[in-house]
Amino acid sequence: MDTWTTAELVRLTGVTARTLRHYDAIGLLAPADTGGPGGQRRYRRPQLLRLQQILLLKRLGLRLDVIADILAGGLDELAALRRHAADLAREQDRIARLAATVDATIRQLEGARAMAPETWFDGLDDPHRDDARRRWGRAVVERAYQAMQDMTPEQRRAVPAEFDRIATALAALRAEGRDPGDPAVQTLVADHYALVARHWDSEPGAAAYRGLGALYTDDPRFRDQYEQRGAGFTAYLRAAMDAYADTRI
Amino acid sequence: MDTWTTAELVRLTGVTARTLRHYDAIGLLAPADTGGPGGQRRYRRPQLLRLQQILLLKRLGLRLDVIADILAGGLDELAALRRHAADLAREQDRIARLAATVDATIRQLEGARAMAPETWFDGLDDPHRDDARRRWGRAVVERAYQAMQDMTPEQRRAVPAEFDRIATALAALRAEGRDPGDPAVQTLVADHYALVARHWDSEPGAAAYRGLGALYTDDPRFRDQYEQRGAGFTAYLRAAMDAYADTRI
DNA sequence: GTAGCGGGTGACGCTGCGTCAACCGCAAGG
DNA sequence: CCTTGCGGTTGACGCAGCGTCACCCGCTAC
Repeated sequence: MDTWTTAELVRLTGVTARTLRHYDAIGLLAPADTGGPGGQRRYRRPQLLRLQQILLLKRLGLRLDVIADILAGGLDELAALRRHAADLAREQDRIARLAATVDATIRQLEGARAMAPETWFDGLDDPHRDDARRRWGRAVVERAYQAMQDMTPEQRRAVPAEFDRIATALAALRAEGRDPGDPAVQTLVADHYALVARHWDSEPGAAAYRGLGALYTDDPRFRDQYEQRGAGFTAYLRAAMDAYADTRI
Repeated sequence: MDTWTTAELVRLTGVTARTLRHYDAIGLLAPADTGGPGGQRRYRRPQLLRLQQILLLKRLGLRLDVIADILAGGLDELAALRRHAADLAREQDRIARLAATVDATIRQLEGARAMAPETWFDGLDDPHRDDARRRWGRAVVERAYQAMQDMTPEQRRAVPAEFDRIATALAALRAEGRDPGDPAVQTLVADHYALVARHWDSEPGAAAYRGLGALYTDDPRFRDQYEQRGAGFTAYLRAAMDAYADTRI
């Protein structure tokens, strides 16, 4: 006789008894009858065939409700599979981008770990100040450098940490392909602006903030630091700062 | 004052109020206090910073409990990210394999659909016959094509079904790792030979049958059809036909 | 009589919130 | 003074696909 109990189907197909009961509960696969001793489920050939189809489609990653629709004839199998393939492609893409971002973050953390706080401002010495002063004007440069020189050792440890946080977050957004003008980016730039403002002797205006962006790209001490977060990161940062200066200051 | 209410944090960070309440509920991010009017949550700078860290890690796809562990200092961020990257790689792999299986299934279904009798021989037009003729000799090609052109509509429906049965069985044997010269394989090839012979104007000789195998591999109309049964199936089929031609004809 | 097998039916748990539902505090307008 | 509306509060259910108890039943073998 081709009738099987739950346990026999388990042995035949490898699914668990719980799964079979679940399929019954959601109406995906009802047994032929439940007339066995103690209300046991009994499956027959049509149910076995249906189960095999279900397992086939499930192996492809289709959802149970979709499978039910297909088996009910309400959905074209080929069309459903094509849609599923498209979903998978999107998911693949999403994960690839995620993985790239994670990898970038890992590289940054490795870089940041090599980046001891006290080395952060070592480069800010006189020759560059002269050089910088010629390029963007005395006032901006003096204020920026002076503020940094005036920091206490505590600040020299705390401020880079905050810089680091902002830069790391920015690099992540950049890796995602966000525009420098993107709201999420601009929020971080706002943090940066606030951080800078706290250490300048007065609130920097738009021009001064833009000047700082220029300083970052032109001074190798800054630039080399930022470029560790990815080639072109400095330019990206500058663009974001310019956008902030344009729209928010 | 740098205290923010729920709505302000929503505007600042883009998360929903529900999410903030959820984070509070699971102990991931508690507000500084809930002393506002009506027990409103109030967040301060440390909470904002923590939230930004949370969002950063969440964008990387880390789970909330892992993020909590990292922020609590119980887990090294870099190590967690490395493990996460490995997870992502595995997931990527899994989805890639799934997508490949889905694509293969789609091709099979399309094949079955394209195997609708009337489309089976649509490609056999003159340009290809000329091309084929040059490659394997006039007589073989003319006979093969002529036989196909001469079929009645009934045959155009019945013959592909038999072709399909043979090809399916062959693919199964190939999947089992059987050699093209294996007796079981050769039995099926004999069926194929008989089927072909029934529709040629005379019994094809060994050379003609080998020529048909070459036709299968060289003509994309056939090849694409057969490759739907697995990459390399056409070559397998040809090898089996060659073996048959060598030993049985 | 009892132990054991092979089943049965609830019901909770997992993840990360979305989405009601029902209620509260406060300010402005009629 | 009452209403309206905003912005919040705390539950509680729902989502996918079962795994995993907990507890019960019927039949068979010893």
